[in-house]
Amino acid sequence: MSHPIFKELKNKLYYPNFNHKVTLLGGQSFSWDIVNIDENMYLGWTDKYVVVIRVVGDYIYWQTYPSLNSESVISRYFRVGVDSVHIENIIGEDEHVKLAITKFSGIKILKQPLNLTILSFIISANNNIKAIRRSVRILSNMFGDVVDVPYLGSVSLFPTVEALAKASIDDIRKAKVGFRAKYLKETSEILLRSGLSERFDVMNQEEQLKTLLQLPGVGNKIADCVMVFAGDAMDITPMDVWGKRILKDLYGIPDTWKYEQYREWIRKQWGGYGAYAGQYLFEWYRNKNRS
DNA sequence: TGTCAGGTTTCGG
DNA sequence: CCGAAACCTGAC
Repeated sequence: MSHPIFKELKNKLYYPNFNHKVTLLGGQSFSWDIVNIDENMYLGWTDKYVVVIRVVGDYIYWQTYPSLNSESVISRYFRVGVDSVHIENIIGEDEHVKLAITKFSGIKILKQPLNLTILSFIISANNNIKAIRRSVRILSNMFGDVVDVPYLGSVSLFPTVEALAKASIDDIRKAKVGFRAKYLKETSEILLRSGLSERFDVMNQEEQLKTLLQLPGVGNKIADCVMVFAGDAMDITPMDVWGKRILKDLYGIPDTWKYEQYREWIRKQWGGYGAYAGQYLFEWYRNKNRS
């Protein structure tokens, strides 16, 4: 079975040990959908590009649109060069994490565009994945630039901060974001004005945190999500209700700690790779309780 | 109908 | 500083 879109994916990336389903459709990104043509094919977007990938064995076949073959974009997004097997070995010294890894090996942490990540996680506040994904898609269709993709038709990118800063709160509300609408607009205005995304990667973690916490709709947990999923903070586990549940049930940590106490404990527990440990534990624990 | 979901802001002590 | 309450929305 072959489809003409396969030959569009001219580029090949060695990307072993990739749990694409959990990585692309789990809680770290809301930008991907499975393409019906093939269960290992996904369509997603960065800030300026639509990305189509197909996972075959240890390789990803990929293409970017409208600008083709944007290799640097892909390398950055998938963090080529990060040795996830090495990381799994280190955090696997923790027996709970080790068990989680046996079930869900190959979870990667993507490096998503800053503005898109901040705005997506503002939507995530007190919300669930299904609803977040829906809101993101409505916003894209309303305010995002449109890209034509061969065989797949028109795809809308996530809106730029410029577009959202210009939009009215009432219009943004149409994306079912509720009370978060004004945060999206205000934060977009600040991001547009400050140009934070140009400077973010050269700031240290302390500066990043301080800056993110000044954005409306961004508290500790969302700031941590941004530093992990858009920045390079491998040592942080964003602490939400599931995180507290896990730390309480598995490690006997009280659920009454201050956010800063969790940050400190995490840093010591997982050897600087709390971001990855968290991804495994979350996925494992949520599925465990489901069945 | 009430509760809850991968939080943040606002307000009262 | 610190603990509560309110907050859009849709699914049990």
